[in-house]
Amino acid sequence: MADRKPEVEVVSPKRARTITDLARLAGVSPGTVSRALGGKRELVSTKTREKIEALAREHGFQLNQMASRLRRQKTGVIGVVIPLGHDRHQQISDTFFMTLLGYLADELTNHGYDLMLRRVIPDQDEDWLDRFIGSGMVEGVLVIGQSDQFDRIDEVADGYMPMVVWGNHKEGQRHCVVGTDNRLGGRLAAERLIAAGAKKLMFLGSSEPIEFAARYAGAKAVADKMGVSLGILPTHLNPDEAAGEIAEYLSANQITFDGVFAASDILAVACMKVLQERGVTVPDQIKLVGFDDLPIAAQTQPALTTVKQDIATGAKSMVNLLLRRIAGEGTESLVLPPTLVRRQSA
Amino acid sequence: MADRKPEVEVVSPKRARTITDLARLAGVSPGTVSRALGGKRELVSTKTREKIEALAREHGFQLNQMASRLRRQKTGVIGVVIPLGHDRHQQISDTFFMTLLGYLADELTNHGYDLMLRRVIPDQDEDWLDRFIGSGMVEGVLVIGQSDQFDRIDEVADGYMPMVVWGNHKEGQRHCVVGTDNRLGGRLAAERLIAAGAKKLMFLGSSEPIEFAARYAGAKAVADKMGVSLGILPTHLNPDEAAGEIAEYLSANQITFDGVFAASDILAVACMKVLQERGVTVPDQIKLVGFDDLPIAAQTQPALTTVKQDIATGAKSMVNLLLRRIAGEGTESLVLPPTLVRRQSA
DNA sequence: ATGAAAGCGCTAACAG
DNA sequence: CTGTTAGCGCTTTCAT
Repeated sequence: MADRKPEVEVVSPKRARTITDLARLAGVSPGTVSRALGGKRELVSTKTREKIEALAREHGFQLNQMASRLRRQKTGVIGVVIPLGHDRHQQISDTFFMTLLGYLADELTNHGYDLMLRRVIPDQDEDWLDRFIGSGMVEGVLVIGQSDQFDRIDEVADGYMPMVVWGNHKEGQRHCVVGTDNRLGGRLAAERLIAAGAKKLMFLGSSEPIEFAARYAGAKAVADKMGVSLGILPTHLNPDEAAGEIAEYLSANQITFDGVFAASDILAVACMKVLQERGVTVPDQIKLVGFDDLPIAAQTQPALTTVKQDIATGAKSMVNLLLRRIAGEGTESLVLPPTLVRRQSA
Repeated sequence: MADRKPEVEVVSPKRARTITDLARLAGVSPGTVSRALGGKRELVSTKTREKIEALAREHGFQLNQMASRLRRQKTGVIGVVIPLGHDRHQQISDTFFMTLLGYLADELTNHGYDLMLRRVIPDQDEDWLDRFIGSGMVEGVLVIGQSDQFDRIDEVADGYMPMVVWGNHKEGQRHCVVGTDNRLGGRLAAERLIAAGAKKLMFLGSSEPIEFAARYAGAKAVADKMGVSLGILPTHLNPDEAAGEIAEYLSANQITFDGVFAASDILAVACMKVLQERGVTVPDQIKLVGFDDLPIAAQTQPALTTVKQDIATGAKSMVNLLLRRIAGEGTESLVLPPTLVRRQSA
């Protein structure tokens, strides 16, 4: 590919495909080539090694990873799986998960691992997790989001160590999870709303995913303690549907609340828009708090007060724990504290 | 894993690891097991096949894909690579690319392929593409975004068929690309701004990435023809930095423009916020058009008029073309027409 | 420091 | 229909 001959390009500089090709060219044995190019370069004389390296470059040789990995019983690949439980189309562009994925990719790369991504629809495939694990293609698995598969994941965890899950921690669970303290996050949100003067709160979103349920529960605890009400306005998780549902609700009901805790920033943004369209001002008439602290939170007008999840730290921790588990170490789950980012909407 | 014995869990139902283990249990040869479980199930008597399948389930057996794939010389894996050229931190959460990635994952899954994701920083790794291709791990490669690597990609394409790139099409290029007609998109944006009454336009963003340069060029052509000016307000591509840069510009200069064409929706949203903070109204004082039509575009207040890229179709096309190229077919590039989505900001 | 040989776990002829 | 055999391309003892 590098240098090409002028005319007769028919037989290009023979591209050495296998280590044996290269061995023949160098006049050594395949074993020597393997040693020269692979891990143990010290076991080869500098002279031969340099000759082999030059030849390899010249002939565009590269190790066949498939073969190498089979032989060494290490794939160098971590599987990342996104289960699409409820709202199949939500996660297609779920910004939070995608951002987490980006950080995971960086972190795995830094540790010399490749990332194999798989999106599965559990209802259509009972054994989604086992299949991935048993494929022999991955040394470990990272699960992004428990979706509605908490029990399935827990079962699998009994027989499979090298797995770390992003999600919510539940007392007594058996899988190693990294995630935000959603309950605490819910508390922070409700406290902020109340401190900002709200008396009647509304939780926006679904409380079916376990993370969201915990956020609601945290808010509920505060509301109860403070003698404030907390209703639920159920919506889908993608902004378009949610906006429609919110608008519909507002048309059908009197506005009886003055503080909204949205289960995610995405929902908060949709809510803010619908309110503004109806001339309801934020934060004057209604206080609004989101969850996640995605980049968009800072870009709304007014800027969104929200509960921040530290995605970068989360990703680092997941990879760190996974590598330790691959090495055989048992590890505890990790619950990260969320923080309230106070902007203008509450 | 499925059913567990009550007490003595020490020796669990011997997990058959290899096809040979299973053959021994079934009293047949490894070859028969391979046939029963693999492609040609027809070549095995129903009775033996069912016995083998039952045994496989019972002992939690799964084919070692690494071995199978090595033997068959098919990896069943498509590599997806995101080159991080200029703005290393832009793409970390570039919503457009991540959404495209989501659709690609779906589409590849539908065709039975796994997806291996790799993010590379070309400046740090000259041979990023060759390395991925030559690894023997992937049957084909999808590149998301040309970044500043147009020439590198073009070179590689000469010697490697199964590659499809998302990006901008340039006359005479040699790699197969799928992308939006960015020039046309730029035209649509400028035409809309002018039709909405704008007389002095400003292009917001970087014109360094080739896609953005084309968007600018398209807008410029219209502006020139209509006798309207078109300036450039250079910014980074992530909203936080961009917002700062826009604010800075507005503080240092008189506002001499009445129409803004933002190179992406992300930038448009940031711009809208900065303008609103200064009491400049959109679209009354300044018309604003974005690019991409991300979900957020419908959620701003006022909703964003923007040039839509059809991501779903783009992803489908990329996979379709790639599969044909893997099959040895030569394929042309595909340029998709963008459409103007008219909302309220212009 | 290097070569020879034995597989990693599976599949695909080729026989029967 | 099933067993046998010969590798896929590489790594790793074990000799020398």
